[in-house]
Amino acid sequence: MLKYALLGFLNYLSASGYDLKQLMDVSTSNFWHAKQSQIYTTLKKLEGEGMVVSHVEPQESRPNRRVYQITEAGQAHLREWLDQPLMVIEPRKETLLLKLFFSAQLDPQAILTQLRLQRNLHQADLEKYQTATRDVISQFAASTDMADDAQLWEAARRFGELYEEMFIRWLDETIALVEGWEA
Amino acid sequence: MLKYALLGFLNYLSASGYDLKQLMDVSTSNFWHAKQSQIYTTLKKLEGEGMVVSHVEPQESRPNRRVYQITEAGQAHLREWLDQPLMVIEPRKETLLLKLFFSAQLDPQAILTQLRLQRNLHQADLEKYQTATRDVISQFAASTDMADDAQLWEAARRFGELYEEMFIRWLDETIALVEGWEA
DNA sequence: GAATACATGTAAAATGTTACATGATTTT
DNA sequence: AAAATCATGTAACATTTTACATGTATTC
Repeated sequence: MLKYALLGFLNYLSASGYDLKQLMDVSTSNFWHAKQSQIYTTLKKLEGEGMVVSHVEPQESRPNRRVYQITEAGQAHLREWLDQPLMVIEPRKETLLLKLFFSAQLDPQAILTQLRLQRNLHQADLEKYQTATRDVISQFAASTDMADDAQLWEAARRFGELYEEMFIRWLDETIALVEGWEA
Repeated sequence: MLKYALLGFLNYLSASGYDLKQLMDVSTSNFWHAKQSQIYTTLKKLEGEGMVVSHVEPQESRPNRRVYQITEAGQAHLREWLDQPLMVIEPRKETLLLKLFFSAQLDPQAILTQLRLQRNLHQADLEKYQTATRDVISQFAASTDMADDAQLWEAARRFGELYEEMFIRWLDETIALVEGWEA
């Protein structure tokens, strides 16, 4: 799946593995992420499959950049994936839920500590979506004529916001439940 | 992480790999899942580490069952994991969002088809949490004295419900957005 | 002087998925 | 007669993470 993310970005612009990591961190990290090493290996694999081509750009006093460019085959491959509708719900993995599911034997205070810690983290994440991420997208929207793109990126940001609001609501409900056990 | 899920179940009862797969499918599938083959290999690995022991139960006219039992070391290992709070937010992967992010060049009708298809799937999932899953848990709660366990399982179910409500709300917002492009 | 950013990558390990294999019994 | 369930597992593959390796330039 990462390969489609990389092709998706390379369809807008040519970039190095390093650039692509930066791009993902500021844009898709809400719903897709990858480590630097996986990006490099996946790019190499994509080049072997003819989906991208690369050339080395020498730099003074910095390591050389290997810049990747999408090919026509790569564009067709991306397009095919985008056209084909997703017929399933992707199964989630939520470690916090797994822990909670088996935590009945724990001290209620220990459970509450964990839930409150997560609440802080999710609150910070929510605020990030509402401020920093929001600003990045609205600045982009104002500076280009890619109106449709910007609106879809805003929709993706909005997902992060709704998700965090939902998570915090669930944490508050669950914290209240466990607090009730102490009495 | 799967190993903790398996230890978590085996802490309640002894079970075969097959049993554990059934248990996960009806209880944790909302936030954790695994394939049969991975469960078998992980159980074997756990036995090698002394976390579980197994014995073969012969059956007539069915293949023998290999039943696993948690050891004291396994209980300690599980306990250690449960005690230690989760300090990060687990990064999500949502294929639908990734596709949408790169879909601006698509025909709006194609985007709408995909979003509406997903809406149907999420609606069905939501109803499952609100009826079938709900019933399983309330029956369990009524038939045992594990009140705390049942309440945490209900909290996990509730997460699934809230998640699907949120997802449907986001889909409705996004469908409305793309519908607006056609005019 | 230490840490971070820039920029690349390899190797090994862990995790997860798909396909294959077996064979009796029960349901459609 | 075909398909599904019960029950086990192996092998191959794909994906992802962690650790290692290098070296300059800038910022704290």
